[in-house]
Amino acid sequence: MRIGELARRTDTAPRLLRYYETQGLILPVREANGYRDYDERLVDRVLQIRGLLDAGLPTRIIKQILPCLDAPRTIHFTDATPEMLETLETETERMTRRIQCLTRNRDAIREYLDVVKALA
Amino acid sequence: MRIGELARRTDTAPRLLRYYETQGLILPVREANGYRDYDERLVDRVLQIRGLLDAGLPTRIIKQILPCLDAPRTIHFTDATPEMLETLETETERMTRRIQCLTRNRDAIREYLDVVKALA
DNA sequence: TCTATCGTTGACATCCATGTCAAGGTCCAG
DNA sequence: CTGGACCTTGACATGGATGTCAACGATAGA
Repeated sequence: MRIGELARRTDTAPRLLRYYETQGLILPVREANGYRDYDERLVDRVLQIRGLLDAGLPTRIIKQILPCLDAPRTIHFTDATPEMLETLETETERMTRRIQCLTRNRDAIREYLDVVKALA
Repeated sequence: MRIGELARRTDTAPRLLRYYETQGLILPVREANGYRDYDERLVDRVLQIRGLLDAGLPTRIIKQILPCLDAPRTIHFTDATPEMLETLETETERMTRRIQCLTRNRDAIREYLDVVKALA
């Protein structure tokens, strides 16, 4: 599909799809006329990227995370350098902390809202 | 305590503590000489702020979240306008989505790492 | 008292994700 | 073949969190 369709389906500005490409997050193939041609599976990938960006991860990290996601069974050993694995370990820990922080605060807000509602 | 100590204890640059203040996230009192004087409880608050920032929330939202956190029982009705409650509802939903996204991806990375380790 | 350390404000710079716009090429419907 | 919708690249702008620096005042220890 072309960039416009992907943009609609992922609710993401074409500008950003091109940006993600420069950051090495997605790599569309080109049509004969130079237009980008996106694989169907990139829809999910883009949504994943957006989710991670929204959760506070920088593209630099997302780029390292993605390869080990689209490989459910097909592990890419190519990139599995020790430093890389180290980075992933560190990153999962950060993500766990983020999850805890978000959960704690969300629950507190929920409780607050429930109390306020109960008094309404 | 003064800004330096708080900075050390929260691992946060003094510059940022002043920035958070301009954003209305913390409100230290002043000593006679103009130095900021931070309450002990601000240590936790700053850590909370940092966690939320790291999780992708903007200071604008954090500012609205904080009041209903330090009020376990003491609900602040002052700010509890309908729009405000609406914002909080929306925000908890976003946080839930963020949590799901982070959890899903973290688990996928974990699985990947486990497989790689098992083959090592 | 001198000096090092810490505090203050304010300005300017930087990084990153994003918006916007210009100048031009492609493609299709009328 | 023309007009409009879509694509290309590239440049420039913006907003938010953060770094850095300058000029100055406060504090405390030798």
